[in-house]
Amino acid sequence: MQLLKEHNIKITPQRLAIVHLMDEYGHISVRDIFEKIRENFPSLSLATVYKNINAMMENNFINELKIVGQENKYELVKERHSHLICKKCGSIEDIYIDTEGLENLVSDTGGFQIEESSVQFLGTCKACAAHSSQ
Amino acid sequence: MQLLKEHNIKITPQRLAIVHLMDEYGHISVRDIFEKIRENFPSLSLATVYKNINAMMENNFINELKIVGQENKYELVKERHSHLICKKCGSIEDIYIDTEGLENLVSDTGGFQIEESSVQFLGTCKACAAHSSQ
DNA sequence: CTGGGTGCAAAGTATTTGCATGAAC
DNA sequence: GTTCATGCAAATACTTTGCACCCAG
Repeated sequence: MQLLKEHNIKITPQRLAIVHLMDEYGHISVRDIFEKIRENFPSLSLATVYKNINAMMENNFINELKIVGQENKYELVKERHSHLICKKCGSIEDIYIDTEGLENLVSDTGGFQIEESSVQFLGTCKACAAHSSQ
Repeated sequence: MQLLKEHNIKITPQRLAIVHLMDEYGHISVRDIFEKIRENFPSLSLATVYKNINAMMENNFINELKIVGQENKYELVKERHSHLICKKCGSIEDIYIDTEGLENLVSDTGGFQIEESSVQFLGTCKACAAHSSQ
């Protein structure tokens, strides 16, 4: 709520619901946002979800996460981090590792000026690894 | 052509054209593949492009690249590499840097088993930086 | 010859847009 | 009261599917 104000976004129940879901789930798709909010708020329209997500992205308030084999996910903007994505269960986990070394490597090489980076690790999460080794 | 055979994909003019375009452009979208091939081969259908791209992905012959703010792009599978993506002109450049250090960092942390990683750097390419500083 | 590929049209899914109404400030 | 958000329906974009026909091996 405070967050929305700070980003000059008018507060509506729909928007609060979206933000709360993102906070709760960390990473969530448009479809899931729509369905979950609808449970308690049946008048919500899909168009509203799309419009708000786009508005929030323009205000740099949320990020879009594109992941191979999954729907786009959205997350609240926070400190820089990378993602661990489980190919078995689809879970997405934030991980805070230092990617500066890599970025310096790139800067040293060519004339490319890095502004941001997207680092995703695909593999098997702890829980799925535990299951399959049984 | 040799490549297609090795991946057990039947050779057709449509497929050869797709592979040649990927080789020429490095990273290309479905729409661009369709339009460029159509110039010399007007009977090509979009459905064929989609079917072939899906078949080639299943055969691990090409990769899908999802990039924020761009259509999906496809590239021939080759050695592991990362991508430099220019936010100004949209260009995509391959870069060969060692990401093993990062992966080890992750492995040491939790129980996540990495199989592959996707590293994208977003920023300004050499050419665009040169323009804007004039 | 035979299986798989192609092109077309239709269906399915995802996303955007216009507009009248309604809510936020 | 004004501005902007919402919900609906329609439009657009993207992707897949079924099927008759055709070509590569």
